[in-house]
Amino acid sequence: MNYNYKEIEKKWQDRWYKEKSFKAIDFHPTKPKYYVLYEFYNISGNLHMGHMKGTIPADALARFKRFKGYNVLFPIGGDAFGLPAENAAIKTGIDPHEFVSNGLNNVLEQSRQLGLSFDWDRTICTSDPEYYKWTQWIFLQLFKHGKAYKEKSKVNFCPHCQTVLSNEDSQGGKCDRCGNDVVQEVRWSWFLKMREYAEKLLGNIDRINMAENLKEAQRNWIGRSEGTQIKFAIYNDKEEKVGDLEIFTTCVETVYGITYVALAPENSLVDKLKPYIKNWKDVEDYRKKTALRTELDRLSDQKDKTGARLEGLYVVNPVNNKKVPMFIADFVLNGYATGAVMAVPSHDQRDYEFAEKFNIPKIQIIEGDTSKCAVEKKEYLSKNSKMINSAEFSGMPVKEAKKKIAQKLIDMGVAEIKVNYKMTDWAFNRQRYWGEPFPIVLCSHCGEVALDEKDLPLVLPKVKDYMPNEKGDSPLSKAKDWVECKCPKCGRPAKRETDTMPNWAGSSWYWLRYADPHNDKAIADYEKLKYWGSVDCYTGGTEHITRHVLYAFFWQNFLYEIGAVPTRDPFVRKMGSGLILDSEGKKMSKSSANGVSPLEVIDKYGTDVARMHVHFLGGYEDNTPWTYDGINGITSFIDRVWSLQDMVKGEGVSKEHIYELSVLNKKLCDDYENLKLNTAISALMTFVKKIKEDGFITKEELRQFLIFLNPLAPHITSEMYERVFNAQILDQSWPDYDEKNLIKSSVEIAVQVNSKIIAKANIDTSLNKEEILSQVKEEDKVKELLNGKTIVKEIYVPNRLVNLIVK
RNA sequence: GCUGGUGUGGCGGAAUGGCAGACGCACGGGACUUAAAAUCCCGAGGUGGCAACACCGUGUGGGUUCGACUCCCACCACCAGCACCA
Repeated sequence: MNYNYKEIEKKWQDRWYKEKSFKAIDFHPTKPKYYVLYEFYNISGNLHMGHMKGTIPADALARFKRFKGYNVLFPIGGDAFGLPAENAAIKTGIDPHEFVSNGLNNVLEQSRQLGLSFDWDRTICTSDPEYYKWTQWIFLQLFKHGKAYKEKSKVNFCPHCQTVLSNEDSQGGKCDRCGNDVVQEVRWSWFLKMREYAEKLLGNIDRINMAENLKEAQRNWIGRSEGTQIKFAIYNDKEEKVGDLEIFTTCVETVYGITYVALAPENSLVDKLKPYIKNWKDVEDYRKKTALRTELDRLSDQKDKTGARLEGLYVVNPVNNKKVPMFIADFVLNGYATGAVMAVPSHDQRDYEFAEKFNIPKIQIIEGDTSKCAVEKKEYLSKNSKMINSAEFSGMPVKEAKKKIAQKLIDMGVAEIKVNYKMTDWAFNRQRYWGEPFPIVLCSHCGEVALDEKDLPLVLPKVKDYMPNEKGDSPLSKAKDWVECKCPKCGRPAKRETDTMPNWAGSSWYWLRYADPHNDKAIADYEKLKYWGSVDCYTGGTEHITRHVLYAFFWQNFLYEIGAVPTRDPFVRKMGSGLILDSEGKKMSKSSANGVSPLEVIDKYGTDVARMHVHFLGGYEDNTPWTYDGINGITSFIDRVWSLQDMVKGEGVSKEHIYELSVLNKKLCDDYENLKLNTAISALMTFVKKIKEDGFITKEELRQFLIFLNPLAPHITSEMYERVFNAQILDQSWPDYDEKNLIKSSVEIAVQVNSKIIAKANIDTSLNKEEILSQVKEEDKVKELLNGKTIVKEIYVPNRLVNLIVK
């Protein structure tokens, strides 16, 4: 009888859905909880191979844990705000609400076809008012606790999308969404005080179980650096002190080599010093020129340094009272530290290049050859070179001088130890329609006023025109009836904030909502949050992982601190799935010509085969090229499994198979836990091979085998279980195995003399070392080699090998 | 440039410091068949040899060890992230 996958897979998918087979139970009286999360779907169209790669291991883990007696929460939802819906609206006029509702139904239906064991009753969608009510609520809490503020400042702005972008959204000076150049614009913008959380986020990173490269990317993003902040007095040309310049440095050892200081062109100190600057016209010209350059421009010509001298001003180096000229230069970033640098051309290549261009002298203060380029930190620290030209520190090893010079400056009262971060506050508003409206009213009398919590959700009004206006204001500004309102504080006429929140907002807390998705009193019931706790295993792609996880950490920390959630760590473990690559080794996407849809594979081969094939190609976190090659091997494996029904002989576990069955059990426990589906599949194949060789399988062996295979191939195993045992496989629990059955009664070991294999020996595993050694020494080949020699060492590795070292 | 990761047959890929190449694909041979497909069995890292067997083999070069794909040092290549961060 052939296996009809089309009919049988449909039968089980429908039954699981109808019977709510994978419902997670709040406060289960006996079972411990286990929370498996797959990154919710970005609603844009159909599921693709990446989803197949990401969801199946999570599903297998969820199914495995249920057999192991856990109360498993495995939910899914839609990340619906953002560009796909908004672009479709602009392009085709389709209402984003409709786009999202169709799209979500579509991907949920496709998820069923993948056999995913989600709890469908917990499905959420970020663009539903019942959901974004709570996104708005979280924003209100941030606002009330002083963690959200509106400020006029220079932000990344994409002229094409007409919207503000966070630093994270505009890496490399390109808009993350449309790829066009991003410019710097001064605008009123909302910020969240994420920088304040830098140390806490670093703590989250240390605690989470996640691949090292992903952790490093996050630490790098936060960009913590420790150093010394030094205060330099500023003087005008009449030798009058006119201010102070604070400069952060990680190379305090080089202070004796300072020959100029440079400020970011935008640094507000420059405006304050305007009266003393003799060449204001030049300075102003330079500032205008740099303001026009895009971020990308500024970054692209790192070799060509530009700047302007602030004539009439200088600072005094506190260690030697030397006068040091001041410049502005666009290589100095206004957003980092104090927006100013102390330049030591002899020991920093960037300072060296600027000095060459502007004919500034160089003072070498650490040994080395500085004739052609700077001797930088990496080099002089690794050699622990000696100081020169540095007053009382000359001759001292640089590592020692570093500490002493810092101390001297601190003792002088002009410096302090300081920590800086690259990460900035989170620019949190966008000029887009399809996002969460801010629950904020702008009142000319009271300023920014929060809506009352009872007035949430503030529902996004329906509009016809999805484009920003010519001033770059959000599309919502055109919805006059909605914008005009009364100030909740003073009752005067006021206007709503018309910007919306970024796409990241809804995804920065969604795992919490699954604990209690229909609650209209709180983001989720506190006791339920306590019960479900942190996500035990969180899977998903790696594309936006750095940002997403950092935002998640940030909000969870904040919610924890205001008492809304019981834990500081959202996730115990995060796995980033590798990519499915096309035949050219590029990421497979819908747009790539040879993108293969999972539904196509399912249609041709069946869901169970598709699930196994994708994961037999490689490990979860590895990129794997897609190919149909090899899928026949999986199909024939599934056919062989089906044919096991006709080979049943006997009841309990046979002595012929007890060892193989126990080894398989143990291997699968490890592999499912670690999402190593490729080796799990090979272990299952090896077992079937053995059964085929022996020509029989007992009833109990088949029963256990079906449970073992179920997490990977849920359909065929459910069907066979019902046929052979007249019971439901989902009601079963994972079989136990006895450790003692993991050892065979006899085993072949390698026999080595002087670490070279010279023979194989069958040994009885109950024998001890001495007995085995004497048995081995009786082998002809061994005797021959031992003849006339002395054994100096005997090594025995149980069940593996014997190694005799002779002289 | 910096940081992290990865380098194993024709291919995808396995190996708690202990018999490298499991499992699978593709390949070769055989059985069944009028024939083919399907299925089943056997073979297979490389070089030499009819063979037993010998030698060489996990990016390169060193080291530690009785023993190294695995640990250490240096280098090379590829992938990813960051990149004028003071």
